[in-house]
Amino acid sequence: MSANLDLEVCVEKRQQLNERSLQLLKVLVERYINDGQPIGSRLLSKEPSLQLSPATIRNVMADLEDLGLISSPHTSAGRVPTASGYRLFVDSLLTVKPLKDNELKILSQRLGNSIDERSDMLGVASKLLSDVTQMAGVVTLPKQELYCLRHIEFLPLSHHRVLVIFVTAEQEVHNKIIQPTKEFSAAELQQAAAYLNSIYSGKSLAFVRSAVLKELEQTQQQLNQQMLDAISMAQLAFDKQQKNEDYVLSGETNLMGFSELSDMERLKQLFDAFGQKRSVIHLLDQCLEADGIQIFIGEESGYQAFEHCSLVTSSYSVDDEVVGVLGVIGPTRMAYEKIIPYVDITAKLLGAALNSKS
Amino acid sequence: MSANLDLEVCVEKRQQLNERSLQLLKVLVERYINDGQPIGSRLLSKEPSLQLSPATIRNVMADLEDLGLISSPHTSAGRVPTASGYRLFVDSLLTVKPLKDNELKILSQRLGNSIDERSDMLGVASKLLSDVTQMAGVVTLPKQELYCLRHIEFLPLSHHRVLVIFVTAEQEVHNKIIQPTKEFSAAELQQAAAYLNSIYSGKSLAFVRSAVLKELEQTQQQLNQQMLDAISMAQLAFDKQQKNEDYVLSGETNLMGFSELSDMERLKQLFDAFGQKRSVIHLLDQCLEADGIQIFIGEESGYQAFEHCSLVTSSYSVDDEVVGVLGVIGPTRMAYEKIIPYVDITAKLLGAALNSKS
DNA sequence: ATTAGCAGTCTTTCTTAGTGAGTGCTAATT
DNA sequence: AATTAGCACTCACTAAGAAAGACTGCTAAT
Repeated sequence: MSANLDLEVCVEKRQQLNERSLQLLKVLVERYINDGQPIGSRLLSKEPSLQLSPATIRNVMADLEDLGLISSPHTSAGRVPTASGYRLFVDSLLTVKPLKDNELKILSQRLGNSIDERSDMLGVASKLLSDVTQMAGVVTLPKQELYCLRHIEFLPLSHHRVLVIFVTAEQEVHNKIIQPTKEFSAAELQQAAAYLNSIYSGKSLAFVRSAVLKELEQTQQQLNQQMLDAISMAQLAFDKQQKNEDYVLSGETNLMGFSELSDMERLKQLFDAFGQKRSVIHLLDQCLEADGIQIFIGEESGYQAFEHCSLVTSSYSVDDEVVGVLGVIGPTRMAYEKIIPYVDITAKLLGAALNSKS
Repeated sequence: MSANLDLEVCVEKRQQLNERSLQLLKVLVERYINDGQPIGSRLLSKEPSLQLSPATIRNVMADLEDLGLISSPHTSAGRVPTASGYRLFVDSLLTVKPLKDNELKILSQRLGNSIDERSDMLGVASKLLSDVTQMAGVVTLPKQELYCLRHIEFLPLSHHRVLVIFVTAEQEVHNKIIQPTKEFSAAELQQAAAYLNSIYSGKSLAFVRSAVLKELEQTQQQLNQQMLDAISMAQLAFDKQQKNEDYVLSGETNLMGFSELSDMERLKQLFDAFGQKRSVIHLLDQCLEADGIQIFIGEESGYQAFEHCSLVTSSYSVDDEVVGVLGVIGPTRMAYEKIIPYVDITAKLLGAALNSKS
C-alpha cells in the first residue's frame, strides 16, 4: 500500500534539499553505519568531503531533522538516521561496492559444490548468505508450478483415502493424502496412475492442472470411465497446490550479536516471527513481484517484530521465470553497499545452479 | 560415563546427612526454585516445617556447603543449590505433584485432536510441552526400524542413480537416492520393486534389512538374476538407515525470558546448539535407553551450551517398544515437581495416540 | 546441641559532582 | 545572504562516597 506513496514522499524530500545537504546526509549515514554512534557536527566538520564548520553543519542538520530524515536520541547527542533517512540514502545516495574477485569466488565455489539435491542447495545458499554477511540468511522454496511432472503414483489407504506420490524432474518427491468420493481398488489406482504418467509426464505442474480442468469440462462423453477416474484423481492431487509457504532460514543467532536488537523482548518477538513464518512469508511474497533488489527498512515492513530490522532481498529465476526469493535480515544499521551485491550475486548464482541441474 | 559415579557420590552424601539437614536442603531448593533469590538463614528460620533458629540453620548450611550441595554467590548473600544439590533433591527429596484433572484433560484433548498425520502429532506434542511448561519442548522422531514396509518403488534417474521411494504402514513417505553399480532399465526396476513388495510388504524395516542380508549371503545360486538384482537394490535402499537424527523443537523463545539464561553469549551458544542438532541428539539418544523419566542437570549433560539448563525427558513407546524420546529444556532452576509429571504423562499419551493410529 | 548476639563483609542503591559531547541561538564576518 | 565563531545550556555518562540491607562466621551463653 505504502510503497508508492513512500517513494513519492522520498522524491519530494530529495528535491527540497540541495546537493550539499544530500552529501552531508550521505556521509552521516555512512559514518553511523560504521560506528554505530550518533554523529555530531564536530565529527562531520572534519570530514574532508564536506569542508564545513560545525555551525553550518548544525544548520543543515536542523533542516534534515525537520524533514524527518535524521533525529537525535536526546538533546545532547548527535544525529541518527531515521527509516526515511535510510530510505533516501539507499534509493539515491548509495554507491554500491562491487564484490572483490575472491569474495565472488567463495560464493560460486560454495554454491557449486553442493552437488546434492535441490533442497540442499537452498540450504547452502541460505547458510552462505548468513556466513558471508554475518546476519540471517533466508531463501524461499521455489514455486512448484514450474516443476515438471516425472512420475505419479497412487496408493490406497483405508477409508476412501489415497496417498498420492509424485516425483518432479527436479528429483524431489512430494506426497499428499486425498479423499476421492468414490472408493478405488489398488488395480484401478494403478491404471489411473499409468494413464496420467503416459500423457502428462514431462509437463509442468501448472500445465497439468489447467489441462486436467479443461478435460473435465470439455468432453466427458469422449472419455471412458477409467480415464475419467484418473482425471478426477489428478484434479484432487494437484488442486490448490499450496504455494511456497516455507523457507530456509540460517544464522538467526548472528542477530543476537547486534546491540540494537539485543533487547530481550524485541529479540523474542523477532524469533517468534521466524518460528511462525507467516509474517516472514508475507514479506517475502511481496518481493516475488518486484524483480531485482528489494529493500524493507525498519517499520516499512509493517510488522512490529521487524521494527529495527532491514530486509534486503532479490528474486531468483529459473528459465527466466521468477520462482523464489532470497535475502538477508539484519539490523537497520547494516552495510547496505556490501549486502546488496552479495544478495544480488547469490540470487543469480542460485538461479544458474538450479538451471544447470534440471 | 559419570551417571553411575554420580549416583554413588550422591548416595554417599545423602548418608552423611541427617534427616534435618535433608529437610533443610529440600526447603531451600524449593524456595529457591520459587523465588530465584539466594536463600538466607533468616528466611529459612521462618519456615514452619523447620523450627530452627537462624544460627542453627547457618551451621547446617555450612555443612551442606562443605559437601558441595549449595554455595553462595558472594559472602553476604544467601545460598543457592549447586548441580549436585539439585541432583540430590531430584533423586531423593522431591515430592512430585500429580497433575490436576483439568490439566490432564488439556493434555489429552490437544493430543487427541491432531487427527492428521503422524509427523504432525510430534509437532503437537512438542508444542504442547512448551506451552504447558513455558519452556522449550522437544520430541525426537520415532525409530524407523519398527515401521512396517507397505510399498516400495524405484525410479531411474540419470547416471546409475536410482530414486527409492518407500511408504510405511504409518503412511509416511521416505525417499533416498542410491547408486547401484550396474545400470538398470525402468522395466527391471519395476520388476525388482514388484518382487520386493510381494515378499516384504507388511514386514518391519528392521526385519527387511536383516532378511535381505541373509538372502544375499545364503543362497545365491537359488535366486535368479532378477531376484538377485532386487535384493541388492533393497540392500542399498535400507542400508545404514540413519537412526532418528532429527527432532521437533518448540518454544525455544520461551527460554529468552529466564534471567539465568538471558546473557546473550550463553543464549547464543544454546540456540546454536539447537540449530546444529548434533549435541542435542546425542543427549536425547542417551535417554532412549533409560526408560522412564531421565534428568540432566546443568553441567551433567557434558555440553557447555547446556551449562545452566536442565533437561527432563521420558522415552515413549509404541507396542511396548521404546521408539523415541520427548522432553523439556529449561533453566536448572525449574519446578521439577510439576515438569516431571507433565513430561511423563505426555510421553504416555503420545505413545497411546501413536498406537491407536497404526 | 542449640541459640543469641555481635562484628565484619559484601552487594545494592542513592546522591553528588564532575566531565564531555553536542545543540541552539545570536551576533559578527565574509 | 550565507557562513562562522562564540556562548550558554542540556543531557548522558562516570566515579566516588555514603548509607542501607542482607548475610555470614564466630564466640559465649543457655
